[in-house]
Amino acid sequence: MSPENTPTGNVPRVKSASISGSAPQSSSGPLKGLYLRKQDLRRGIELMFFAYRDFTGEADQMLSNLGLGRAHHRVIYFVGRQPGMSVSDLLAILKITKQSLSRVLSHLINTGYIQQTQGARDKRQRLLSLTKKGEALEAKLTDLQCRRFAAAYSARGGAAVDGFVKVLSSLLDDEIRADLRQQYPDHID
Amino acid sequence: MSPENTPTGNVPRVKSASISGSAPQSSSGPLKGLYLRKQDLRRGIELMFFAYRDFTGEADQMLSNLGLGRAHHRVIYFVGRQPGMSVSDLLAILKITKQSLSRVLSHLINTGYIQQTQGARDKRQRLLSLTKKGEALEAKLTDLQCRRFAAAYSARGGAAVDGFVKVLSSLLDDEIRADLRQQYPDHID
DNA sequence: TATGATTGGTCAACATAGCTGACATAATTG
DNA sequence: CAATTATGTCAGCTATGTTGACCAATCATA
Repeated sequence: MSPENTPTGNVPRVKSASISGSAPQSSSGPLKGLYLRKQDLRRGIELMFFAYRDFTGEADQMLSNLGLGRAHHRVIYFVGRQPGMSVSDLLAILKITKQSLSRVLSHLINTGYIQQTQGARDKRQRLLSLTKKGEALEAKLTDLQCRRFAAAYSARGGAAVDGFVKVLSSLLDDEIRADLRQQYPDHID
Repeated sequence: MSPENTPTGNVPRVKSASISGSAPQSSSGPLKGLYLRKQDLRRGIELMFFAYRDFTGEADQMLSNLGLGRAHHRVIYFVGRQPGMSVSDLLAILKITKQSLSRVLSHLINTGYIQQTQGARDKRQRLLSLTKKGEALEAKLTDLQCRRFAAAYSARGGAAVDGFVKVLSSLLDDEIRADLRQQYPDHID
């Protein structure tokens, strides 16, 4: 179904990393280069799975009480971060189809969380922004997730946060990493 | 719908972290305590979203070519990690309903990726393991994700990996963190 | 041994959130 | 004017989650 899908041929940005043993000696760090063993990589996989689930869990719960889902959250979050964005901006971020977004977005507009205004430069555009109601919900949801991050960050300290951001950035596909780098002025990269 | 769901009353393990400014001075680290600003926390949220999507993207693509989805992947992954596990073990890890698992598991058994054997101690149990075909697929999928991690880990070095693991661990709900700590002998915690 | 708990499977029905393909409208651009 | 772009919409499909009810086999124990 996809053109580039040989078993091992479509891995981006892999600089011929050895999967086990003989890791490049990093200047410091408690593991002293022993972090590329299969076991360590599996731990990373599992941490991503569990952490993502727990990270979204609380917000999911709050949303379901309002008859909303995670897809609605994403829209509210990104519109809140960048008010006045167009539908196509949002599509580019979420990478879902127009129809999938349309369903969710229409619902959020009908229930008064999001409002549209016609673009000034390009009158075809519907520029999206949060209503007061939408802002209130966004604040509650983002606060919930920020608290979790703040707790983790402050429990582990700045050096750990630095490593966290670096590794997560390197897990991204290239284009996404470039986008995020622009968003955050003092992004570590 | 859930008993404990006041707007700000259900946040686990938060040691009264200040959301902005006046961060605790970590001994070292390039950010020197400036990692609890709203902007930094939002970057964490967004990194999680994008990294998780990219992390699962390649495997999702390979799976869809086989008529399988991410739910099948999870089953194959965890059965591969712990062959001989019971259905209830798997349910406890995935935290989905028996019916959701049943649908996926039946499909994997019917298509020859997973086999069941009756439990020796408790004959009610169906102990799950991968067939040769299942092992081959698990290896391909896990290799794909391990390569991504190996690339990120080796690009950033052991100290960054250490921070990555620490922060992700602290993002987990408590019980999950305890489980994972047991799984990995030299888990940083 | 009889009772109750556990393990697992199954059926029906439903909701969410993704997808495709086709088509419509309005506005912009060349 | 023609082509492209931005957006919306309709119909239908799939994957993955949910609930609730119920059943069978097995185990543990009073």
